[in-house]
Amino acid sequence: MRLDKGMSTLAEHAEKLFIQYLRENNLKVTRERLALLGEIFSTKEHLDADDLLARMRAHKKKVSRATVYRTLDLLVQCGLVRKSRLGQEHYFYEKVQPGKRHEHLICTHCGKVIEFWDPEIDERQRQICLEHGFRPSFYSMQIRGLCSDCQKLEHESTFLEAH
Amino acid sequence: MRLDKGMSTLAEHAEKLFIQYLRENNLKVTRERLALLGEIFSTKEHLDADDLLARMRAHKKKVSRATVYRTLDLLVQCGLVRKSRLGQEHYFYEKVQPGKRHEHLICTHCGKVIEFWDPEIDERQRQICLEHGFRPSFYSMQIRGLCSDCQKLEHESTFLEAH
DNA sequence: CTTACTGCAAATGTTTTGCAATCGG
DNA sequence: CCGATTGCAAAACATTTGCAGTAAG
Repeated sequence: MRLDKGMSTLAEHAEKLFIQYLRENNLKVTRERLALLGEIFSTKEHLDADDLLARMRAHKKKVSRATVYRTLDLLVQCGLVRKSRLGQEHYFYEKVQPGKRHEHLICTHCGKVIEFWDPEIDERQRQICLEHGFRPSFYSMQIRGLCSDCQKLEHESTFLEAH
Repeated sequence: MRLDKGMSTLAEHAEKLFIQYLRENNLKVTRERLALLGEIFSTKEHLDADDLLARMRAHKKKVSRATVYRTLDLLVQCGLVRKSRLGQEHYFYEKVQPGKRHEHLICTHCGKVIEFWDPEIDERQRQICLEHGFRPSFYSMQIRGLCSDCQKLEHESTFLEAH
């Protein structure tokens, strides 16, 4: 009996899809590509290219930074990974879990990321696209502001120092 | 009788707010800062730092690139300008027009940007923030996909060449 | 065998920064 | 006058690319 069944099958399924995608596009199934996919799917979320590289190294899987970027691109293209901006800095990547779409509330003070999803918003987005004859392929929504913890600190000295 | 009354007063109002913001923060009201604000408010929208610099030069207002960035930062901080990513490339800035909030549909093929706004989504966003005790200060929502024109071209040769 | 892939280092493009000269209040 | 701001050129940064060697099918 496997305790990690859910996670394993998600990762395995992703790998199947990725290999299929590669074959369909005359691309090669390489050790590096599979290892990168595996790393992304064995992690919670919100990795940037650097995090991913660090994790690969920690797990003794050698890849170059260039390959990380090239592979992330492929994974985004085939829909297995989502690319987004959380801070205003660089890109973050997270695995796509079918049926687990979510958007982000981002605290501008402590960097905390809260995930949410709302069926009504989803429905309105669809509707708006229809009205404009627009065929959506990627939704992204972020709300920046102060999380509840940081609101409490707002009038303390430490808060101001951080700015 | 002024035909441009609406636009002028918006720009004038923005300038008033900016000056107030600068004074409150012990910052100086410089020619460069006012000229940059003026340029942004005399333009439709979606400028990147480079566009702005080019426009300044075209209008014989000399500013350095560094000052452009520094000033845009101030304008974002005081809420007069909004910073966002439209393509996946660099940042775009647009003036904030009170009561004219909007979000973007972005065509990944031709780059066209369609603006929209939906009161229901707005309401749900507010509600979600409340539920999380989150105090929002900045909303951003983008939907990427194919605009109606590009969907028509989808099976033509020119479409594939672009990729 | 052929074509695609990898790693490296160099290149890119945008944004930021240190510093001396200058300007605003 | 003093402290903030400017412009410049250099630095920083994430990401991309050219190329020669290597691996997949």
